[in-house]
Amino acid sequence: MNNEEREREAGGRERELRGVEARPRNWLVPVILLSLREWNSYGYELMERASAFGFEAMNPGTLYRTLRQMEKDGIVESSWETSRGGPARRMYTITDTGRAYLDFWAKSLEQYQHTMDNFFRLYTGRPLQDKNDEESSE
Amino acid sequence: MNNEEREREAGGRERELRGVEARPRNWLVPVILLSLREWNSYGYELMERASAFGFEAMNPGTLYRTLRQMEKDGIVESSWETSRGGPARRMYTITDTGRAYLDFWAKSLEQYQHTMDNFFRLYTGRPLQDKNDEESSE
DNA sequence: ATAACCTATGTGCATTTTACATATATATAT
DNA sequence: ATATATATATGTAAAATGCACATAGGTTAT
Repeated sequence: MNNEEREREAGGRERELRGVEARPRNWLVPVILLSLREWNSYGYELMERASAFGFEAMNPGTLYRTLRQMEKDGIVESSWETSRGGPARRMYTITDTGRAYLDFWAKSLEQYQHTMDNFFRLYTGRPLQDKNDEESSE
Repeated sequence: MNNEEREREAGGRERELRGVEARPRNWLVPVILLSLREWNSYGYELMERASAFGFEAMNPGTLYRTLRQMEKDGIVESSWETSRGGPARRMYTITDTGRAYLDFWAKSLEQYQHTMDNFFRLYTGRPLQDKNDEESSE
C-alpha cells in the first residue's frame, strides 16, 4: 500500500455546498406539540403555524406524515371532524405522553443552547481554556 | 405496570420514540471547521474535540466520512503526515472557502437561536409577538 | 351543470443524513 | 509473535427530508 498516493483521491472539489441552514433534527415535532398544547388543531392549520418556526416553505406531505407518526408514537391523538362545511379535518389533541415528551424536548433544547453558547464563545475569539496553541499568538 | 399493554393502548406504536435530542443538522461540520480554524488537526484528535459539542459517543466512521466530504466540498484540505512514529495522520487545514462557510453557518446559527427563543417564550407561557397584550409579568 | 379553484389529507420515491459494524494499517509494549 | 493503542476508512441499513403527485369535498364563476 502506498499512503502518499491516496492523497490524490481528494479531487473533484467545489461541488455545491450543502445546506447551511441551522435547524435541529425533528424540530417539527416539538413545534407541533407546542401548538397543540395551546389548542387542538389539524394539519392544514398547523402548517401555517409551523411557518413561524422556520418551516416557511413546508411541503404538506412532510407535515401530514409527521402527524401520523406522532400518533403512532402516542404523543398525539386524532379524530375526524365532519360537522362543518368543507373537507373533513383530522383534529389532533396532545396526550399526556405528548406533554411529557414536550417537556423533555424543552430540557434538551435548553442544554443545547448552552452548547451553542460555547460555540459562539469560540467563534468570536474568546477561547475557553484549552491546550497549547501551535502558532503561539500572544 | 405492563409496558406492552400501555403500548397497545397508545394506538399501536411499534417503535421507540424518535430522538429527542436537540441538535441541528450537519452540526458536526461547523464544529470541525471551528476546531480547524484554531489549529490544524486530524481525525482522531478532532473526534475528541467534537465530544465537547454533543458528539460524546461518536462513531469514527461518521467523522472520517464527514471530513472527506468536507474536502470534496472544498472547505478543508488535507495531506498525509508521516514524519513521526505511529500510523500516518491525514492533517486537515481550513480553506478560505471554509472560513466563509463557517461565517455563514454562524449567522444561520444566530438566527436559529432567536427561533428557539421564540419557542421558549411560548413554552414558558409568555405570548410570542405583541398582539396588544399588557400582562407581560416580568 | 360543470369547470376551475380552494381546502384538506395523503402516498411514492429518491436523496441526504445518520448510525452501527467491520476492515485495514502502523507502531509499541510484552 | 501477539496484544494494544493509534489512525483511517468502507459497507450497509435506518432514519430524516424534499419533491412530485394523488384523492376528495366543497365553493364560486360561467
